[in-house]
Amino acid sequence: MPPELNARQQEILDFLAQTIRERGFPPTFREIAEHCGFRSTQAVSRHLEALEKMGCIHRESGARSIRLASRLLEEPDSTEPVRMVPLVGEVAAGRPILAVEDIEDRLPVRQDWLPVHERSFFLRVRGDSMAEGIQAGDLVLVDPGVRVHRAEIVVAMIEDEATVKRFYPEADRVVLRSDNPTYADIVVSRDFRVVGRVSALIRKYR
Amino acid sequence: MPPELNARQQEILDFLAQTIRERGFPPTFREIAEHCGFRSTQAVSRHLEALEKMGCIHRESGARSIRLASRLLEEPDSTEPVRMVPLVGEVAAGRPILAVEDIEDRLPVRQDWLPVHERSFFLRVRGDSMAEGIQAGDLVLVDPGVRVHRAEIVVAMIEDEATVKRFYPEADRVVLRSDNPTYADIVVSRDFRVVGRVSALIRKYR
DNA sequence: TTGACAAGTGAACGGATGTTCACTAGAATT
DNA sequence: AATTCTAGTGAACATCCGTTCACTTGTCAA
Repeated sequence: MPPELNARQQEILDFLAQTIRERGFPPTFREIAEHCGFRSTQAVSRHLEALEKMGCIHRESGARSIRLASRLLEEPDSTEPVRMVPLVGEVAAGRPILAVEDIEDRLPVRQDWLPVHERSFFLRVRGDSMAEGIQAGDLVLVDPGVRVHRAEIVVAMIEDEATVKRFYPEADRVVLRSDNPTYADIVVSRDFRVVGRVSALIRKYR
Repeated sequence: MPPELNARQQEILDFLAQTIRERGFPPTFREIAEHCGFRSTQAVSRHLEALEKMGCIHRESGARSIRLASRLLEEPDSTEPVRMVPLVGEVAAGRPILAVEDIEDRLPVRQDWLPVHERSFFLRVRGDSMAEGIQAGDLVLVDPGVRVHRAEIVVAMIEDEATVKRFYPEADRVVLRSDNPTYADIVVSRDFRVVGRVSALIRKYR
C-alpha cells in the first residue's frame, strides 16, 4: 500500500518499531538521529514528516509523540488454524503412553505442522540420552503412523520401555542410536516398535 | 500478586494503560496530574516512584519514559488461552529484528507462558554459539523487559550485532557465555544491551 | 551551465518536561 | 500532646526536545 519507501525511511520505521517493542515508548528525535548517524535533528524531522504524509506514522505534539500506523498492532484473534495437542506422559522411562484420561495438559500447535490424522501427542523427555540437543524436561511432538526416514528421531518401544533415539534401519535389523555418545547403540530386530516420529520440540526455560 | 495497590496508584496505573493503548506512548507527568486532578507534578513523581518500587512500572530517564511491567497492558478481552506470537527475524548475524511489516510468521503460544505485556516475539537462531542445546534454525521465544537472572539465556545486542548467550552479571561488567565451548566469553561493560530473556524454544524437525 | 530538488549540517530558540526544595494539612502513631 | 507519615501544593530550575532558519552538498533534468 505505501507506494515507495526510502531506504532511510525504512530504517527509521524499523528503528521505531524496535524501540517501541523493546522499551515500550518511541524514541526522541535525537535518539533517531544517533541511530541513523545524523548530526542534526532536522533530518529526522523531515523524514518523519514524509512518513506521516505516507500514512506510516501519526504524530501529536510533545516529546516522543510518535505512533506507528495500524500495521504494527498484532491481531491476537487471527483465525490461524491451531490445534491443541495433548501431553500424555513421559518417555525414556516406564510406560510411555498413558490412557487418554491422563492427559496432563494441552499445547497449541499450528495445524500445518501436524499430519492430517489428528493422533499426534506430546511426551515429556526424561534422561539425557539425546543430550544436548534434547534435554530432560523437553516436550517432543510425536507423530504416530508416519514414514520414518534414516537418521530421524523416533520414539521407540523396546520391551515395555520407551526411549527417544535416532533411527538407522539396516538389512534385517534396526540400530537405535543416542545423540549422547555415552550411550551405546541399541540393535534390535523384531522385539521393538516405532511409536512415532519426533517432528518438533518445545522447551520451556525456568 | 501485587501486594497492595493504593486507589490513587490503581488510578494512575489504569490511566497509563489506557493512554498507551489509545495513543501508543505514555503520558507526561503533567498529563497524569491533570487526569488525577493534581496541581503539582511532584505528587505524580512520588506515586510513580512507589509504583516502580512495587514493580508495576519501569522508568528510564527522559520524557514519557514509562514502561508498564508485565501484567497491565493486556486488553480486557484476554480470555483466549492461546496467543499468536510473531516471528520477526533472526538472531546471531546481521540485523536482528526486522520491521513489524516483516513478520515472517506467527506461532501459537499458551498465554500462561507469556508475560502479560504482549511484546514477546520469536527469533530464528543462526549459528551454533549455543549448540547443542540451541541449534541453528531453532525458534527462541524472547521476552523483552523482564528481569534477567544469572546464567539465564538472553538475546544481547553488541554493537549492532545480536547473539544468544548466557548472562553472567559481575561487579561493573557482564560476561556473555556460549554453551558451545569453542566460543570464548564476551566481556562487555556498557556497549551492549539485553534485548530480552529467552523463555522458550521451538524446534521443527525436517 | 544553470536551476531545481532532495538530504544533511549546525546553531539557536522557546516551550515542554522531569526534578528539586520548602511548605501545608490531615491522619496515624507514640 | 507531640511526633511521624502520607498526600499534595507551588514555585523555581536545569535540561530535554521539537522547531526553525540559514547554509552546504550531491544529483538529475533542462
